[in-house]
Amino acid sequence: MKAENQALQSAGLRATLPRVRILQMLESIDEERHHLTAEDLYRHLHQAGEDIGLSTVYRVLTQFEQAGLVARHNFDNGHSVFELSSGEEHDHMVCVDTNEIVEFRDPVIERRQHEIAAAHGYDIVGRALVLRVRKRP
Amino acid sequence: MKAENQALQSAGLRATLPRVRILQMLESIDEERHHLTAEDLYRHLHQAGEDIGLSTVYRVLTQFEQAGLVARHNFDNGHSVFELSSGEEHDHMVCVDTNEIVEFRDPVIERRQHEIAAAHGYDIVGRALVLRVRKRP
DNA sequence: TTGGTTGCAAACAATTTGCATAAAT
DNA sequence: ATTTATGCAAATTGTTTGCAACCAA
Repeated sequence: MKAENQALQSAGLRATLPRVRILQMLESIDEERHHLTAEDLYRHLHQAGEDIGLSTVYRVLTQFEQAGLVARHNFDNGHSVFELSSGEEHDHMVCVDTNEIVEFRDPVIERRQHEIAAAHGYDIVGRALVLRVRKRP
Repeated sequence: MKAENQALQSAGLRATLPRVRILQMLESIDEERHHLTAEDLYRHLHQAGEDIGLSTVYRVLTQFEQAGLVARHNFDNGHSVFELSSGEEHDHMVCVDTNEIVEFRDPVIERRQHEIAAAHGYDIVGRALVLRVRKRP
């Protein structure tokens, strides 16, 4: 309980009950199925008896994103998914059949990205590599 | 003019006037500022005196996408951008300041992507690599 | 106390859909 | 003549916002 308060404080956010509950929920779920949509999270919270408004979930997620606590991804579909940001940047593979998500990192790709950006006179601010994949037969 | 009809026919689409006009517009604009939003296209068409409904633009773009004539991209923002698909797949760099878009291809990255997917038992169906960049000082 | 925060409902933006009309085969 | 496509307006979806009540500092 204190840990979350701490995290929120140092992010410059008041440790309100909704924020703490959302952070806890993200942590408790993050192990298995990360990448929750706002509505997913809202549903989980309600199943857990927490009566938090959907708009609050959105607001808090946005604040967490700005604070660097969570990362927001826009895959092909119309809606955003959120995950606790674990320090290390990574990319994603999304199975078109099962919607399964695999995370990965590859230093070779990352180095090339920087080289390419530099060759055009740019610095990389953020990146998003999403591979749409299908289980091979 | 016949060329567009041809392209539509072989895509299994009737060569209707709105479809032909949209295809022509995409071609005529594609040289400079590709990556149009549906509304962009709609506006361009109206400026050119074509009275085509926005919903038709959306419908036709979706059909073109399914036919492989155009590619749809979902960058971070909420809306989709479309571009004539030029056979060769490529990735994008988007300047966070100017919204400028640079396209690029890199064989090294592509090879690694396939290796990584394969290592997880997947085949790549599609990919989207977007680098958010900023002009270096 | 006091200013940030919440919940609700209404507002929004991007995109889709129902349906009567119009156009292509 | 039949079938598919269009335009318009209304519906949906995902997300944001205004505001009075509320809670943390």
